[in-house]
This record gives sequence, C-alpha cells and structure tokens, in this order.
Amino acid sequence: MKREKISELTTNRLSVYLRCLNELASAGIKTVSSQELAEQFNLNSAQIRKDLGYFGEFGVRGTGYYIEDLRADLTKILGLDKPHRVGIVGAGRLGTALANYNGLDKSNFTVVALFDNDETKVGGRTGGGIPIFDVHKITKVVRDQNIDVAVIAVPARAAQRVLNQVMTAGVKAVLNFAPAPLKARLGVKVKTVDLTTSLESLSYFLAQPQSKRITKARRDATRLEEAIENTGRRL
Amino acid sequence: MKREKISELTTNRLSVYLRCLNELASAGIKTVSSQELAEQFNLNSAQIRKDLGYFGEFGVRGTGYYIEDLRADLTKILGLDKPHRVGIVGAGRLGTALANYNGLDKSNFTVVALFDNDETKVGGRTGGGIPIFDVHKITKVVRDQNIDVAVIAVPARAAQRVLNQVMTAGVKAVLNFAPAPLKARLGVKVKTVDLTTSLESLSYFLAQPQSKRITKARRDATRLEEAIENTGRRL
DNA sequence: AATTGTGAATTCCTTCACAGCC
DNA sequence: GGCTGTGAAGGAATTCACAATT
Repeated sequence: MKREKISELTTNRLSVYLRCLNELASAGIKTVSSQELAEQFNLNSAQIRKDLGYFGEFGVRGTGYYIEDLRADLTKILGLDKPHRVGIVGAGRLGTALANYNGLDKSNFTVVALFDNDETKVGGRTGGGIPIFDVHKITKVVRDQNIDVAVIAVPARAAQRVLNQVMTAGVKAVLNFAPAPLKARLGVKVKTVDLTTSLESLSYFLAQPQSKRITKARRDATRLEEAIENTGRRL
Repeated sequence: MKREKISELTTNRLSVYLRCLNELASAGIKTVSSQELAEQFNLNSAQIRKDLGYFGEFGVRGTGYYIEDLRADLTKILGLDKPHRVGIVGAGRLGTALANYNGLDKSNFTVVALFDNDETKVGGRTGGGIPIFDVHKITKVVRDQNIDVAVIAVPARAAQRVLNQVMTAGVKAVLNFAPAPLKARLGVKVKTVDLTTSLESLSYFLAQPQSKRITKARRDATRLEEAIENTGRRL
C-alpha cells in the first residue's frame, strides 16, 4: 500500500464504487472489470484503476475484480467497518429529515442525537425516536454517546458558533449544510453541502445560450461521433 | 467578455462570492478587494480575480471592487436576474424539507410544485401551501407552471425513471439527491448531492492516523509557520 | 484474449509574479 | 501605494497507452 495523499475526489469515487459493488453483489455477480464499472459512472476505466491503485493491487489481470473481495477492501479503506455515531445540530425540517434518512445505516452510520436551542423541542424525540438535546449539552452528549460525526443543519449565522462547539467537544468530522464559509481547526474536516450554490450553478448553465452548453457528455459524444466517422471513412 | 468555457468550480465559487457580497452590501460596505474576499473563504486572491476575469473587468485598480456593481454583474452572470421555477419530485421528508427551505427565494428560485406517486399525498399541499401533483402529471405541470429546474428527491431505484420523465418534459437543469449514477441527455445538466458519499468520505478521513491527516489548512499553517520562522531568523 | 497496474502525456486548475492603472 | 488583470509557472487530476499477468 502506497502512502501518497489521497484526494477527496478519489475518496468520493471510492464511496460510489462501493455502493455499486454492493448492488452487483446482491445481484449475485462475482466479478467486474474497471471498464464495466466505468460505464456505470461515465468515467474512464483508468480512473478507476488509478483510484484503487493508491491502496493496493486488488484486481486479477484478464479477469477484473472479485466483487466480494473488493467490497471488503473498500469498506475497510473507507473506515466503514467501524460504526460511526452521528449527532445532528438543528432539529428543524432539514435536521429531522436527515435524522430519519434511511440508507445511512447501510454505511454503518447511526444518528444518535439531535440538538436544538428551541426549548419546545428539547427533551422530545424525532418521529423515529431519536432524542433532541439542548444545544448547550453538546460536549456532554458527544462524550456520553461517542459521537464522532456532526451534521450542522442550523441557519448560516449560527453555523460557525455550532462548529466551534462541536470542535470543542472533540468531533473531527463535520458535514455542514449551512451556507456559510466555516473556519475549522487543524485536524478537523468539514464538508459543506451548499444547496443554494448548487442551484445557482445550475442557473448559470441555464443562462448559457443552448449552443454553448457543451457538457462533458457532449464532448464525449462528439469524440465518439468523430471516431465513428473516422472508422467509417477507413483511414 | 471572453468566451472560454467556464468550469463548475468557477461557477460554484461565483455563487459563494455573490452571497458574501450581498452580506457586505447589507452591512453598508461599499468596496472590497480580492484579498479581503479571499480571506473569507481561505482562497488565493488570484483565484478570485481569475474567476471574475473570465467575464470581464469589474475591478478598479488601487481600490478593489464596488460591491453594488459586482453584485449586479454576478447576479446577471449566474442568470439570477430571471426567476427560476422549481419542481420537486418526491414529497417525502427530504422533498418537503427542501420545499420549505427559505433562502432560495433570495436567489430568485421559487418552488412551485411537488410530485409524488403516493395517492394519499397527491392533491394535498405542503405545510407552506405548495401543491402536490401526481408524478404522471409532470409534463403537463412543467409546461403549465413554467418549471425550469427539477429536484429529484426519490429513492435511488426510481431516480433514473424520474429523470427521464423530467427530461421529456423539457427540463434542462436537475438537482439530484438520489444516490444513483444518472444518465442525462445532451444539453441537460444534472448535479448530484450525495449525502452517503459525503459521509463516507468523512469516514475515510477519520480512518487515517491522526498524523497523516494533513489537510489544506494544515499545509497552509505549516507554510505560515515556516514563513514566520524564516522571518524570525532573518535571512 | 482479456484486463490490470502504471509511467508518460495531457488537460485542467491554481498560484505566482508583475506590468499597468487608479 | 494599493490593487487589478493576466501571462507564465507550477501543481493536480485525468487519460493514454502499453508492458505485465492470468
């Protein structure tokens, strides 16, 4: 196993590969080639081999990858063999929707607590039965409940304060939904999901004249058409 | 204005700059330099100037950018001067949470319809009063309501089918929350927000030995420490 | 024959560094 | 003097292309 540093683009893709392998496994399929995987995601097959190559040699030349084995390897690499305990700060609509999101348990994530500053919510539970604590209790609950991942689902103006609190509580991994640029301490990883930015980026795309909207898919298609044309003409 | 192709990284950042400018404007500030903006986001100031430079010359040398002007320019560039009408497919917890999300209206997005296949929901309205239609009515409602952006908030197994439906209805911009690799037609832009992948990527980070967790912030800090040390030593 | 693993080539993105301007 | 705009340099990510392997 090499020890270069791995980009987030790579780890994101590993997660996507793993999901696909899980599906292939439950369909009873035994092996898969990088080419077949690549087609699922419109990626280049070398991309997949490179991504895996950072961590070892998992494939068999001439055959591809044994799905069960690669699945186990990726699960280990991504740290999904150990359970993760998630606390969600902000018990509003988004926070509670996330708390009830099924599909996290497959990845060994369990939402164990929500936090809010609204006294009418504190002491209650979500529809799914997850307790809602006072936001001032973060440090204690993080310790008691062994929370290692925090989700920030509060308004932007409160986000940095909440981040500071969860960092103080010792949480090292944070998924942030607040549209705010957060400053994290060293050793703390914050991933921001920004809905407004995603939509505004789509808006930019819509604002381009149709003819200028050359997407990756379009470029690939063009290349393919050229390839076909070239082949047709013979060379 | 140049006519190179603009990367999504750039458009995402433009959206973030715009949000910040809006805040600065409401704080009554008149001008801002690329350096000041960069500090907000831990970016390099040249990055910001480059991003803006793709679209024109908006700054004033020696002064920086006039916030009101740049705000208007970015709003135009991102296509946010025209309203966008959003339809959300999937009136589950996530879909309804998104429908009620305030903060989209600031960007000129209005959620005008939800769609679901659950007959007990169809015909009803969300808490905020947005009507829920049968998913089979997508084409008609998209046309009647002038929907130009779709949000997919359905289970993964239904996502490609839903995408096909909204593409057929003529929608060219889609924000997808389903954890599924979707194939879009040419000229249709799909942005996927994948919560599981985000969390699994955080899990990878947590699985690294503490000493190996060299984040960008960490590298910057190291560089800074070196710079200070060098200065201290005099050269 | 098929497919991996990987250096080399390429493409894309970021940062530097400085001329030009206010 | 301070700050923009940008060509050039540097760095990162992707893709090519092929030797190695089963």
